[in-house]
Amino acid sequence: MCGRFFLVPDLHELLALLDAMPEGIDDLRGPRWNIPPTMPIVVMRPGDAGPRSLAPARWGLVPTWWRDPDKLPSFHNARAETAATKPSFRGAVRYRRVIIPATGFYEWDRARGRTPFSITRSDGDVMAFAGIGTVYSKGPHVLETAAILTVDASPAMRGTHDRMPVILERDAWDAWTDPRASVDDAMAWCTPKPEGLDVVEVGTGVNNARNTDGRWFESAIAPVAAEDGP
DNA sequence: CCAGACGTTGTT
DNA sequence: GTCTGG
DNA sequence: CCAGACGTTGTT
DNA sequence: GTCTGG
Repeated sequence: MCGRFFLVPDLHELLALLDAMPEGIDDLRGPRWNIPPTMPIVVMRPGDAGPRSLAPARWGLVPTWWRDPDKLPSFHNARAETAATKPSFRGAVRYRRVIIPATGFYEWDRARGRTPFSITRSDGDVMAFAGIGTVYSKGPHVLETAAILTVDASPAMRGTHDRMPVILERDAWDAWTDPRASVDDAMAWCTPKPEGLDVVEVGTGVNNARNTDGRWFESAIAPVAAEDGP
């Protein structure tokens, strides 16, 4: 679940939407219609710039003990039910809970030949995935990394998939990323968003991560608009 | 003790 | 089938 | 997540 | 690094 997402706003817009400050980013072009694992993303968490610092990261958590910096793993999801006890994730759960902003994410119906769907918030607000992160440091290179937590899908989403990312409401953002919160409390906040999501079929152009222009939304937003001749 | 794994998704 | 690249 | 490669020799 | 399996 949640192996591809999109983020429309540029840095300036995103900082305003999140009420955040930049840390180590001076440019983020939007829109980014097709973000796959291992690619650069941004995470929000307490930092040098304030309680909601927005920093660059790699999507695909790298455990701090990982040996080979030339072959990094891609742990792009972590199960919320078990992350707190897994050797690869528990340090991140305890010390580095982050928020990954998105406009929405994609899912595929494999029973229909990998038909893609987009999932967005019905209220149009920015989507805040609950994530966990590490700072992977090997030699001269320092890399912030992150994974998105998943839970069983809400009944409303079960027709789309059996798992879904944890989506935090705005009033939970700061509590989630506060390292003083207990792990028990934090994991109790990992519940499926029960409603308020729009699922829309989009074009198969999204399937190939090299396609980044978002044209697959044309058919979704304005379907069958081609018959308007004079 | 040392060696080896350490993760998710989906599909069969 | 499995790994890499996007 | 999906798409696409998956190999060697030698030469440029 | 830390846990599990042998």
